[in-house]
Amino acid sequence: MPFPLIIYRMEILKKDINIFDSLLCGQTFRFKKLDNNLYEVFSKDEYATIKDEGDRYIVNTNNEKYFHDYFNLNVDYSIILNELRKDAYLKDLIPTNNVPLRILKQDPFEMIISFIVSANNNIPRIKGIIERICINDGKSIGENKFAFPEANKLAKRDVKYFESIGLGYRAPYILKTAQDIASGEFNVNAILSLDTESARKKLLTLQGVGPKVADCILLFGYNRYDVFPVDTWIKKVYVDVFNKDNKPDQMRKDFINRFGKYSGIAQQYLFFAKRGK
DNA sequence: AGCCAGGACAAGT
DNA sequence: ACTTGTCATGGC
Repeated sequence: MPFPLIIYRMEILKKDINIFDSLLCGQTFRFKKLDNNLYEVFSKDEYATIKDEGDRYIVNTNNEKYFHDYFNLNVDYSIILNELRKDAYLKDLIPTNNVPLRILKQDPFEMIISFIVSANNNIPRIKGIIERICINDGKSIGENKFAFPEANKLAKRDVKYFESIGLGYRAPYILKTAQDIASGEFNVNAILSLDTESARKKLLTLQGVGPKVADCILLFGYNRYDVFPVDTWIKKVYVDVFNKDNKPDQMRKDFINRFGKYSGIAQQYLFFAKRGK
């Protein structure tokens, strides 16, 4: 058989995570709403459907372990959220007793490519581009379902190809970064052992990765919570929170100084509240 | 029609 | 080190 027949049925309680909002808050682009109470989600070369059943979700997948990890269920959010609720501005945004947004645990390479695509771009278009990347170069993981491609697959393409799928001026960035990673010149796994500041510096050497994209990669791909991606929405939030304008890097420092080691999680609540669904 | 999007880059101070 | 202009595409 081409595809595994064994499908696991996981139950995840809503008190532990708001899965739909966690998908919608801009950290992943590979999901689709199939129905009011049914979503599908892709990550790396894995696939799952998530159904809302009242007080819980039913997750169907052939890789239970992967998605338990993906939804980050082993991290205790009650401690984190209690800490963040002490902040006067955040306390109104964070539900008092349940349903946390969680930072998903995603694949570093997938995050690097995805957030280069995201630069100066809008979410619906980002989703379309990433879908085309997967359809054209990802291995088949089911009927009309495709994995996120390996670096060496993307490295064999050329700039013209990436332009043809809508990447615009980002086309050479994607190619160069895929090639650097495929050749081993940039080691994605070496980031794991670095402290956050060193990791950030290293990521900034990649073409198409600037301060904001590096922070997204660190937060969503490496689960470093002590970063704070500053995008156009967060710039608006800054004015609300601090009652003044500022430069992006100063905003980042001010936010981290305020929210501490869980800044990245605070950022998700702020981003989601400002941008909406 | 025109502004904007989960900004980065290179050239010029 | 910091500022500015430019970048391709399409969603709204």
